[in-house]
Amino acid sequence: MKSPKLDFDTPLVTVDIAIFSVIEGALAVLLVKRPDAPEEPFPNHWALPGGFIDLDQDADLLACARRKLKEKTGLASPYLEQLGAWGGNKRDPRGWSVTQVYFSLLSADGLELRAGANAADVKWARIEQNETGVDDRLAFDHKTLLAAAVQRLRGKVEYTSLPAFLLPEEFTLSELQRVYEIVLGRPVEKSAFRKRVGDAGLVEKVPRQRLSANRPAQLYRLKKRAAPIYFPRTFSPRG
Amino acid sequence: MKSPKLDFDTPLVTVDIAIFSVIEGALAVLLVKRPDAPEEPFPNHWALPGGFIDLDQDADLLACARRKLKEKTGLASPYLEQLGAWGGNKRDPRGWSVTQVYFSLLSADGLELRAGANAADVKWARIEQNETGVDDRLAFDHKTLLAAAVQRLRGKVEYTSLPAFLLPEEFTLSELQRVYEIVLGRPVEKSAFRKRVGDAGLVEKVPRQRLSANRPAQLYRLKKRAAPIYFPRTFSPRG
DNA sequence: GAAATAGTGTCTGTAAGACATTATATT
DNA sequence: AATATAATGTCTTACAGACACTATTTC
Repeated sequence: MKSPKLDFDTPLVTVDIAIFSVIEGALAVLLVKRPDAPEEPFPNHWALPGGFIDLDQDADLLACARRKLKEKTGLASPYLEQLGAWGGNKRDPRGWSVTQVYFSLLSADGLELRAGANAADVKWARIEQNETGVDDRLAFDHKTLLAAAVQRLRGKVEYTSLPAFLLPEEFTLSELQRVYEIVLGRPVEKSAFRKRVGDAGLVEKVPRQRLSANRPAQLYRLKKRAAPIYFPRTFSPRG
Repeated sequence: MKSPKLDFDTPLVTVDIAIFSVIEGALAVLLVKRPDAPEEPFPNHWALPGGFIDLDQDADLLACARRKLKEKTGLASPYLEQLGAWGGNKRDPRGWSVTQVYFSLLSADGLELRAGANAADVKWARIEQNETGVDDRLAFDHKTLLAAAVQRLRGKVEYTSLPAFLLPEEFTLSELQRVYEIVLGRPVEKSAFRKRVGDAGLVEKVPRQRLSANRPAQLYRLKKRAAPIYFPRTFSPRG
């Protein structure tokens, strides 16, 4: 990896994505299985989806992350945010490497996972409420990357509208509250929750209701699908 | 930059740092002048200090940032935080490049700036209260990087103890309040400020006073120099 | 004692937590 | 009518903002 012009080595550069959703009432992250080939690092280990930047195809880092996201989920524009970078001489046996980590939130409703060219398998792995990781042993330093992503998500949930991106386009306030509770790992008081969501101007009614064996619930959607909303205070309960 | 093992190109990788301090009552950022040599990109332009990773010398990204910080300021451990990464095929005329941007806060008291090997000159550039940048035209996309760093700093000041890292080790509460006002660009109410700082357990008294032509002020220092403190609410004034 | 800044106290407004109450559908 | 969940109302608590007031030094 020596540069002919610059006469010094540059590290390997990858982009990895922590893709979160809510599956069967729990927070889950998308994992891909690394190839079986013995010349590959961490063969057969589960890992966050990602890989090298394609200097011809990717105009910038975000485009690279979007491409990888689309390869795995088929979705073009779920919520996508840069988390941070991890780089050093120890994290990849092939040498000094840097990975740009993104995290994405999406609704798994009707989603078909796709195995990529370099991934034999794909799955959703559950993240328990008091944990920051999954049961599987992950490749590289992906345990660290995932823990950072989970912490960022849990932290921002306290004061932003991020969990709304884990739901399909239309949802009831009870469903939204439930997602907050799943991500936070603790119950949220209904009245306070609704006041907050209402005051923040986060959602708007759609002229439909969710029917069930009891009183039907009003359906809502996000006013702006693009940007998260910041609340003036956190959800922190009384000490 | 083709990898012999992996058979594809990797981008150039740099680390840049936005080093902030308070100089003459205003927020300021440290800039270095790029070399005069015509083969260099942006000759003679001011830029954020930074440069390529030294794969032999730097164990990881943070170590690389610390090395560059020490080269310019002589300081070993001021506040240093990862801001984000910018990468693409347009930002450097030499090709696809990624820069890892850090930001640092330090007290300029008694600091001697040092010109680095690749920088003919060093200076503090003032950032006006309603601006996110400096008067000089900066090299590469450093205007964008600097604006992001300033916004992150201003944003976090609303709910963290970050400005304390812009002061020398011992300071009075009035001095601390003044730094908050400089970074926020608006006055802060004294009583509320002191209650907040007190409740957060941010500082502790040292047995000394700052003497002047009036009532002397109690000197304080941070309880923990390492980590910033998060306040439960922001400083936002009433709307 | 005048000046100047340090430091404290009190009142108010806003938003969240706790908890009770009302509303509206199905079976 | 019973049941289940949706939606709202009221009371309390915590903390920030506004502003007045007291304290302690130098000149």
